[in-house]
Amino acid sequence: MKIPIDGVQAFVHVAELGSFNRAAEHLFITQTALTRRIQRLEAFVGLRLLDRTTRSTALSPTGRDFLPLARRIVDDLVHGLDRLRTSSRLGVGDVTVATLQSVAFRQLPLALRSYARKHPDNRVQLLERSGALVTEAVRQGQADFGIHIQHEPHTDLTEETLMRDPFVLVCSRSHPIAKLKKVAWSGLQGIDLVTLGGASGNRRIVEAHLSKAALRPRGRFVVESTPSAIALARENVGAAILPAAMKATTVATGLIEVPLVEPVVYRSIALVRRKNETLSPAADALYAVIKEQMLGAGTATSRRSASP
Amino acid sequence: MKIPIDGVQAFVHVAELGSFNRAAEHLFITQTALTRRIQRLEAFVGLRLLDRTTRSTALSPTGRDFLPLARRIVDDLVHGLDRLRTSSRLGVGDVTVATLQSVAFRQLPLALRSYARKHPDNRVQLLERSGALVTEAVRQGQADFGIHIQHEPHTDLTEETLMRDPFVLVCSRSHPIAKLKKVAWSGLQGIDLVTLGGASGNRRIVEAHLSKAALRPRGRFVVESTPSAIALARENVGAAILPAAMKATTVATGLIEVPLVEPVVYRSIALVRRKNETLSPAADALYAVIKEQMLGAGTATSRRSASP
DNA sequence: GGATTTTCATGCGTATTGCTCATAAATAAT
DNA sequence: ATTATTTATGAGCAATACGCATGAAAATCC
Repeated sequence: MKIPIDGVQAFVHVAELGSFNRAAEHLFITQTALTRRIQRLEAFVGLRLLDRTTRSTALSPTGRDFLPLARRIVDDLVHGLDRLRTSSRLGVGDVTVATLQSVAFRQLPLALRSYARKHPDNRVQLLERSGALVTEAVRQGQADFGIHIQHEPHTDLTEETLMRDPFVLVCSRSHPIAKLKKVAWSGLQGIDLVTLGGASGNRRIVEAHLSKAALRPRGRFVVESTPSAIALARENVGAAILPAAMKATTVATGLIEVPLVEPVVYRSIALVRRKNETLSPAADALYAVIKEQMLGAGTATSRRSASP
Repeated sequence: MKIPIDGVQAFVHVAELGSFNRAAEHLFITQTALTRRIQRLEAFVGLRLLDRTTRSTALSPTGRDFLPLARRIVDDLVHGLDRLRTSSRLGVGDVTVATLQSVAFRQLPLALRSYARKHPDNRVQLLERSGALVTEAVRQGQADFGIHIQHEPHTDLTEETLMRDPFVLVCSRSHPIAKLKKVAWSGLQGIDLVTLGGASGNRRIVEAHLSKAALRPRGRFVVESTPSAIALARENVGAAILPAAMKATTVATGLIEVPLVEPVVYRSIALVRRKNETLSPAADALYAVIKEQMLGAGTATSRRSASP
């Protein structure tokens, strides 16, 4: 026999209002339906909870005992489920995102601004990691999801590509290459290069592609972060191999970007999360914001730097 | 939309067992039905509570938050309703009965004995009252129900007659009347009588009947309780007018009962309770025991004393 | 490595449940 | 006595929930 939760709810209303008719109104059902619910509940427990004449209604002794518990049950249910519902609609809660440092200071601020506007009460924590450490943070559950450079496929993670970002050569206006429309990797022979090294995902990508093509441009200067690479290029120490997404920064500092071709090497920025695990509402909301914003921006950026 | 309590219950089971199939077994439904319940619940709250692959099932972050509350709700419901159900079957609880002193020491002990056997944990409190005070105790809610002498009908109370009990004359073996098969009220002239007085319902009954018939036997001795009346009769101070139900006691003390006729005056012992109010399970059980036992005994008693 | 097993999901027909409408029954008010 | 108010009941109908058969995906077995 099925649990007559409707009956319990009906019972509470009738007990509080002292009338079937009024309780029925509150529940938006007919008096008939209400009577039936009470009858089902009473049949279930096997005793009368409400003493009702054709004229009035009162609690029976047993009903009086039961009322507090009944009230608690109904409140728990209604409020508990309601909290879930609104949290699902509003995306309430805390989020932790593991991300590449470069994304954290280039693309994320905008996304976080629009997220903060939508969910003023939510907190966001960024874990800035490089290379494979993003993936690890996600896999180990330190972060709800991550933003990293796509590399090998993972069996226990799901990825969604946000943008494909070609590598370009960045150099000062006075650099010999600055005048070229494009430059091939093979044309980098003899040029002083600034490259990203260490745990950087960028390095891994570039090297993987180039070794396949048996091309070996040699970096004279290896730095650990994009800002440092840009600083070196600005001082004309060398030309830097960087993702095109950095354009805004490079242009702002008076540097020139030259597309690198043969082959065009891309890094793919992707959202990564644990497979078969649902995101919390808050995480889901942020995930969606980032995806929407960066898909738009990413496409535009890569188009901008790929077409000329 | 309706509250998916089944879904909540299903959710708890799946969360605890980690498997739809096993949870379905526990709930005695098919796996199909269980899946549907979870789906309904998730649709209701608008988010996934269980992350399930075709191979395994785990809680989602939100589900993990919800589980404790869900568990409490289900437990409250199941246990709460179960307690009511069993209390309805077993009649658990305390009872207070307002009763005439005479019934309290003549008929009730037997009834209470059999009640105590059936419901070892229940407590029973007796309020020994005389006459109209029983009725009052019931009306005011001091007692769950009462046993009193039926008199006037009451609008707010319900009565059920247990036995009709004729009045008899009780006297010692050596008393002149002891040899008679029966005696009329009019034949009591000149005999010293012991009568019940005070607030006693018996007195009210006897006087009401006799004044209608314009008969006026005059009591020389008026006592307040049956035991006293019997004691006086035993010492041959006079003949006592008492209900026939006292027979066992009178016979045991070596007294003679002579039926009083023209008219035969009865007192009716009745169960009395508030109209339109259900008894608690415990009270209901005791009520039933008393009714059954005294109906049997009462009928026998009144037959025994009415037919010869 | 392909077959098998295990586990959750889905389409569809059916049975049950629960609701509404109309109306009855009982009681209080006029 | 009549009317009005309040709960209960009967019948029909619509929505809901269930079960069966089957599908899809993944782990396990041989």
